[in-house]
Amino acid sequence: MDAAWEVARTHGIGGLTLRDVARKVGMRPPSLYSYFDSKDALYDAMFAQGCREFLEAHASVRLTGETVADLKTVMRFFVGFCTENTVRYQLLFQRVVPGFEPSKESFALSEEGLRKVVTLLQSSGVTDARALDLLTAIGTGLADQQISNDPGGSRWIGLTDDAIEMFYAYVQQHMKGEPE
Amino acid sequence: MDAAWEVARTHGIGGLTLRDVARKVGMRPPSLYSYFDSKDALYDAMFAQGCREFLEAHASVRLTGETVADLKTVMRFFVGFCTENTVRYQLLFQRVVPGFEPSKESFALSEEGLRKVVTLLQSSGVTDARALDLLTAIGTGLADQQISNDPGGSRWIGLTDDAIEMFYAYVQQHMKGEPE
DNA sequence: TTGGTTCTCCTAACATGATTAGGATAATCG
DNA sequence: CGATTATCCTAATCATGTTAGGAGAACCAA
Repeated sequence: MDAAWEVARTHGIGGLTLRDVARKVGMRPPSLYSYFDSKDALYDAMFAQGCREFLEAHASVRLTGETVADLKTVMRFFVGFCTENTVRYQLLFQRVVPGFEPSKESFALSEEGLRKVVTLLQSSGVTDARALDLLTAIGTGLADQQISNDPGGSRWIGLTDDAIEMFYAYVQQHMKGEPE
Repeated sequence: MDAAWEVARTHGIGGLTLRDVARKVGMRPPSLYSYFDSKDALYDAMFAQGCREFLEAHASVRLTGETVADLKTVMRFFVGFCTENTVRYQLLFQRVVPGFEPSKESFALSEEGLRKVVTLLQSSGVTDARALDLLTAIGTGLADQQISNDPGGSRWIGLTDDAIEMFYAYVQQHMKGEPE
């Protein structure tokens, strides 16, 4: 798996090749089939691993009870997680690999991650469904723009706090979430 | 090109195959090389065509001079353009095709499109650079979530106006753009 | 020790898809 | 009409995913 991630980091997640992975671990391509049923199974394992990393990272997010601060924390966590590993972001959050669909086990993991974030946001004080959708859009938008147009930089990451304040001010007035 | 778009619509932009395109136009795969130097050249032609469609659609956007209404118009245009054709969106705005990089001519077209949108936004009254970045993040976020999580629906499209009002209220107070 | 089982990896071969080489047929044009 | 050009084809090559089947080492029970 480490070799696979490394190859993906070099050639892009879509440019991952069993030949390259095999070479990196000192084997021939067919030998990899002892470990993964197919290339998609390898993608699936990587997907699941990424989800677990997400769940793990999520577990260390600490909320204070102060809505705006907590929302900033959650958002920084999310955008940070996305941008710290482009390849993983593409695999987890974009449909970059042509035929790949995560298995139901992996999909369950990803759903769990999503649920956890939503729970965090709700704990932070955002309960309205439309407000949550708006917030997820802002989060993916920031991450997406950061990765696409300023990889390695902080042009959009640096807007996270502004985005939260903008969001909170509006939601408090116009959407009936229950901000504390 | 029509055949290529049709195949892409069916199998996804990454699942596009010269075999399928050839079959659709009643030819053998090698014959396509009379028209495109390579598969990437075909992608590039599609990319350029998508950019031209964007420029064309952009040209019919009419502003009124009222900031919020104009911002809504521009944003609806953008999100609508993105979501009305998923395949085109992936090709133009996401890095879905493994090795594909647009040629400099096509890239110039896409840059022109971007410039036009920025100009529209500036005409609408948003001039601060950070505000513009925030707005592009919101736009891509809405489009991305809509396509990824509710394709064909309107769960995020329906948040466009809210997003603009949220954005405008904040920018007016906290970012030194010159809203009229 | 020995014979079988399992684990791990290999070579050979195949299918698909992009691409190149080179030729045949038909249209066009002086 | 003869030459040129346009258009499309077949045959073959290369890269990659994948399957079939086997060799050798490790391990384990009698």
